[in-house]
Amino acid sequence: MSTLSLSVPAALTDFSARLIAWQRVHGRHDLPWQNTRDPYRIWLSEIMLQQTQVSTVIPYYERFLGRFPDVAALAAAPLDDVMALWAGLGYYSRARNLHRCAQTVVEQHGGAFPAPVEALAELPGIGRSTAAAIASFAFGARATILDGNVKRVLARVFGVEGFPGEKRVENAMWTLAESLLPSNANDDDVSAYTQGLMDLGATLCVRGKPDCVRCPFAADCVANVTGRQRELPVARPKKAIPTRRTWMLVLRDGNAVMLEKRPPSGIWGGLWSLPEASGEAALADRAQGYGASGTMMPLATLTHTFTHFRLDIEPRVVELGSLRATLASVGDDETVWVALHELDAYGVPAPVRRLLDTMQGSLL
DNA sequence: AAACCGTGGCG
DNA sequence: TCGCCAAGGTT
Repeated sequence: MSTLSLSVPAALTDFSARLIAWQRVHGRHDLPWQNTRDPYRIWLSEIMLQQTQVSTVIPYYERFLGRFPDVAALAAAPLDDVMALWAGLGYYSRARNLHRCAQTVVEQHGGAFPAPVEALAELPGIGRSTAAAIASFAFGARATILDGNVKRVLARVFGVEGFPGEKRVENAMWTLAESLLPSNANDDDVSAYTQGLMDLGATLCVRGKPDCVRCPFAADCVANVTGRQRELPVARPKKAIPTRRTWMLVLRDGNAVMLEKRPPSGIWGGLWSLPEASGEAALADRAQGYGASGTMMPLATLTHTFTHFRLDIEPRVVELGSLRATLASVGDDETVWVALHELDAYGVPAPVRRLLDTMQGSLL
């Protein structure tokens, strides 16, 4: 097997110093999770920011911190409450791991996050990059991140060929990133360096149209000098995504609908959603089983696109024909009736939430 | 190692 | 409209 080797040219031996200087003047300094060394706040932001843009995270972060001001409060909360606050943010394993991590910190670390990157990386939901981000921001550790921003910056500045999602390329980038860390840096320098990597990638070295004129590495950047900004980093190999179809039951009793809890793993794991079936007839059977007598009224098909497949949802509305009390036979922890105006208390998948919000609007 | 896991914004 | 992907981790 071949190993990809990347070297740092002489002109870029001051990479970290230049980046730190740039960050102090042109970087971001007022994001909600900055200007603190509280590992809890930093950790929470880093988890939310995994594969998620800053503007999307901010309102979730504020709400989350308001409800769970510290790791003890989060650890003591029911998972269901955490899922409800996370609903709409996506990648729900993050929320389940977040809750597990908080409990681990309380039970095994005395309520304080461990400082060493190796210890952080052992916690649920914290990988190598997130561990480095927390360790550098909260504890001034000399550890490098390698997120999408850094991969883009490195690919362009150093002319790294190959798709960064490929193991061989990613490994080379880890090694390169490690070699670029500032050698003699105090805590503030380390924070500025890590933040600088993120800021450069997020504000200047963006995917579409990078602002190379303002970049501190413009003169030495392989992509800029050779005009290959659009070709680096190498794009993910494209693959056709399949389409799946599902039928969802909107079982109504006046203003309320029935939700069922999804299994903890898989798509929308741990969220509350509408009962599903793989076809019209199968859904009708389920409706009857729940005591519905009327006919199922179709709503418009809604299409939801995930990263790796497309989902066509066929909603069918049916009124509950008998007393809700008869549901006691099928009702348990996995089934709940919720008024449409009280959905905030439940973690509901985004497209299902939109569907139910539309229904509530049409009832008013 | 590659697939799985959400959602929204943007060109 | 649609392809692309963002402060990745887990299996």
